[in-house]
Amino acid sequence: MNEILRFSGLNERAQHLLKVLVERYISDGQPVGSRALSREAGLSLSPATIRNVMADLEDMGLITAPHTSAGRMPTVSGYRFFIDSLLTVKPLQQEVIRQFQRDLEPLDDADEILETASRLLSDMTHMAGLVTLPHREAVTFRMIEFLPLSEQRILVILVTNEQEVQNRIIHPAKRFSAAELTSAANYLNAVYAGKDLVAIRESLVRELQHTRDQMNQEAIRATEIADLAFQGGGQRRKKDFVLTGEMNLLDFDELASMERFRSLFSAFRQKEGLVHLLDRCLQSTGVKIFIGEESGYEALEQCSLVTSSYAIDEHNVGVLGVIGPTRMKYERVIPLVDLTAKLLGAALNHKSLSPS
Amino acid sequence: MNEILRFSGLNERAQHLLKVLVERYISDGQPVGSRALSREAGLSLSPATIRNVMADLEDMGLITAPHTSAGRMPTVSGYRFFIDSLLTVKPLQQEVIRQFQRDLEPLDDADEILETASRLLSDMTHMAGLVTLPHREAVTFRMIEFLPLSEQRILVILVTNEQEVQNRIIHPAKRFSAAELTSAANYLNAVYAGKDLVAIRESLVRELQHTRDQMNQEAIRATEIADLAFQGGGQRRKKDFVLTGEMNLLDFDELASMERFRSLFSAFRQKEGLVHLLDRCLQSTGVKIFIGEESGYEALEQCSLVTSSYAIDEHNVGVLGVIGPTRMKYERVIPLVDLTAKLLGAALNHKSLSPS
DNA sequence: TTTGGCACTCTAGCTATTAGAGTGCTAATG
DNA sequence: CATTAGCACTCTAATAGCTAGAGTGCCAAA
Repeated sequence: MNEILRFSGLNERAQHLLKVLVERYISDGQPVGSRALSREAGLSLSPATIRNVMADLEDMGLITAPHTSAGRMPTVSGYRFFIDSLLTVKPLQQEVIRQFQRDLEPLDDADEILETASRLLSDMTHMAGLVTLPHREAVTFRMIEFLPLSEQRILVILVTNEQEVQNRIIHPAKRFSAAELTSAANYLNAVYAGKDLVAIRESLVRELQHTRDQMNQEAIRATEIADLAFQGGGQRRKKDFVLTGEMNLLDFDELASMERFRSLFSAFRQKEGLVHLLDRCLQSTGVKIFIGEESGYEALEQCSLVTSSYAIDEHNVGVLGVIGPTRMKYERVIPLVDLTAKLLGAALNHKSLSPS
Repeated sequence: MNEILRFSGLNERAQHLLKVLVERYISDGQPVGSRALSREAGLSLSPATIRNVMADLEDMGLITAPHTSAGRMPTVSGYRFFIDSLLTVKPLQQEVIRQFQRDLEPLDDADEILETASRLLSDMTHMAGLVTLPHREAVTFRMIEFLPLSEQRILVILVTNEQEVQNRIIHPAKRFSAAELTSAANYLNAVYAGKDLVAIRESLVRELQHTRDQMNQEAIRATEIADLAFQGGGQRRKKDFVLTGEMNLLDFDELASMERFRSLFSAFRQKEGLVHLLDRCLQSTGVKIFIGEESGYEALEQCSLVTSSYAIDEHNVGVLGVIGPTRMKYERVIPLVDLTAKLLGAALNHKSLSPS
């Protein structure tokens, strides 16, 4: 199971050669032959010797040749071992970090923050960036306001902890006077501040059905309208994640067959699978990587997914990451994803902790 | 200039043959030869005769052959003449119309309406749907509300005529009390209701600079905060149009070269050119079509653009349409675009005319 | 005016050939 | 015993040559 142990039989030299081979393949995209590796490795070994080592690596399933007379390229296991044990991550330049901060910190709106984080990822990596919306249980209620638009239509403004503002228009069956709306808002703001939306929703349903007769008139009216207001705002979501830079993927020729693109983009569109995959990262902290078929997701066959969860208030509430060709510069992508996750959490935290 | 006149020398038979040829080419995608055309046309003419006619059509620049021993395909002029003079538009089935109405009418939010219209277009045509946001001069102010989030941060809620709700958070330099905010909102709602955002913006700047000393304290404060509020909300736009179904274009093999896609999608991304092109349709009413290079837009070389403007309150305020391969079923696409434009206008109108 | 006939052209697809890259194996080497 | 040179072998990608078929243009006959 544990690759690091499983391949610990590999001696230094073989590991080093594997590392060089993977690096070379990542930068070239061509299978690497023994001659090239011998030149590149800086070990002054003849191609023949290299060939012996390569044969061993192939036996272990770390590299493979597309056909007899081609060089070798890493298998999924090869990438895995490379990433887990051989990779030396490049620290980011201070300037890049400052750039990210400059871009994320001044933003007020949660939507905008997520969007910007995703775009930073896709722009910096030239691949596709991905940020899931914060988990719904993590979204806590802060303030509600009702604005009558006409007699039948009321604009609901819902402010949540992470500075997101949701609008929706409701059509209550019964009339509500301006005074009633104000008092309902006051009531709700007092009772539910700080609770998460899912809990509020449940509580509303419960109250409407059961405890109704123990409540005063004001509370009943407030609950009625709140029921309408939270119905959509909390429940239905237009989208599950922000995806940017999909088109960057067009530039990688290993993905460049219409075939592959169609399935890739239809996967982006359908998104259930992707959401499920990302949710699996929500528990763990730190950068997590899925290589090719590891994701168990056919459409991502030639792709890798580098993810990290981000936290509000020290709770992981969402996942973000990058999708690109398996053959990507992990040593650069990993720290970028890591940084973005931290700064995104900070940006969202920052806002919700500001004096209120 | 006028193609209909220019090619009026064409006799009935030649026109009919052109029509059949274009139709056949649209459904097949293969150049059409004289033998096939002779079979298809139902005129019991021999291929040799057909060839003579085709030679004439070629001389007139209506059709062209990719090489000597291939059939002919329409040129841009050929498509133009076909669309302007030969096309018989299919009326839409009642069921389709009702479907569109069902999808568009229940929506409250302008953003959602535009999005849905675009998606209807792309889904029904299996091509890319496109809807520009309503022209800014057409967006009139209806109501503003200030909600203090913290001492430094105020949430601005801006409701416009077409039911769009804009949120933004401002950080005024000076403090505003809750009472001041309420009174400012009342003042602005009274003074500016019904004016368009651009005019309001100008008026605010003017007042701040010139007429300041003639205003009372309340108006000055209101103007100050409104200046902040309208600065972003009215001015900057995140996007200029809603684009859906781009990926549908992957299914057309005449567009299916990575080359072409890259340029096509980067055109979608950059959008200035596209916006300019669409703006040119804003004046005219009814369906307008750009075939291939007619758009004067390199990236759309193999594409056609079928557009129509949509109106709020009988003023054209935006443009919508479909982008797809030149070889598209115009007789179906045209009525769909037409219908969507009308229903979109109606949906937006409907809301803004509702009792307030 | 229409048509059959015919020579001509061009493409798409198939086959053959070849150069080059890379391999595995073996036997020689330090 | 690990390393290496040498060599036969394999496979691909690129090139050239060939052919069948589709379609044309033109001419002369109907």
